Amino acid sequence: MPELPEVETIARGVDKRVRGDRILQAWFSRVPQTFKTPRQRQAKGLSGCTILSVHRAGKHIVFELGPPAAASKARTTQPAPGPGVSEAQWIVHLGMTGRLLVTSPESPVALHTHARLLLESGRELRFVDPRRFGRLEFRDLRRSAGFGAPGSEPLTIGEREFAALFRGRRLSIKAALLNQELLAGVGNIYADESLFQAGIRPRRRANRVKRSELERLRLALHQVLTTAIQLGGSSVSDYVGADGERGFFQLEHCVYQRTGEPCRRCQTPIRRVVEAGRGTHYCPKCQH
DNA sequence: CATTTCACCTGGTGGC
DNA sequence: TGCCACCAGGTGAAAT
Repeated sequence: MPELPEVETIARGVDKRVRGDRILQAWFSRVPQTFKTPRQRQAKGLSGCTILSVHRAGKHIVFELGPPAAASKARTTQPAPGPGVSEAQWIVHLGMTGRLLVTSPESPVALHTHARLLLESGRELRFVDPRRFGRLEFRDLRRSAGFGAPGSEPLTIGEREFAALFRGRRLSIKAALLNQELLAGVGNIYADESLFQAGIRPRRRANRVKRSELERLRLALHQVLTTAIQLGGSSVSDYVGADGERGFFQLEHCVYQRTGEPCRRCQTPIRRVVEAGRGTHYCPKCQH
């Protein structure tokens, strides 16, 4: 599911439901590649912790955790604590098919469930991931630094910094947008949609895109991502939110998965090519 | 070093 | 209905 707008939607939904709750116990599957931190260490680190807050960084969902001893006090004495006092973090990357669900402990456990966190409130947080591209990581902030996505956040980056990302790069502008070390959070849908809005062909070399075009791209990204967040992201097959609610931005797609259909602006059939190993969609007349 | 390709997985879809 | 090829919102390791 998950690009920036979907991850933002999920992080907000999970935050609303579990902020201030306490993790009583943690269960993990035995699929080893799911765990960037060994599963036993995650289980030990998580149990007893208070969830101070949940937020997005790039395509990652970050749980800020308070120490086990501080315990349930946080839940009743509002306002809920902020991230400042966090002692550890639980970091979830959804990969292609990962989902975070808040359910009752009794509800049937879906196939490919890799994590179950039993919460003091009586709810359960679950991580389900059929394709196993998702990753779970635990960080003890007393021992290591806090998590920060490597690339810049596309919603807050300024004009100069944005242009500098592409300077001297000979890869395609599409590949550059997908590179998480440059921009954190842009994936295949929003790369294609923002390039359409900016009128730029996905296969152009990044260093050949003019400064004015790059600025159009920055603004297009901002606009597309902001609108998508407002609509709860894109639900392409099945989806999303902590209760399984769907997003609606797929109705706004201009090019993504519209191969052969008429361009919304000029009626020319949308073209599909493979670029950077990904299906890439554009209008041959509107994009240059 | 920068850039490109491919393996990693399961599941859904559409053609025959 | 079954079988098969192809496609999928991501990424990091290997190859070029």
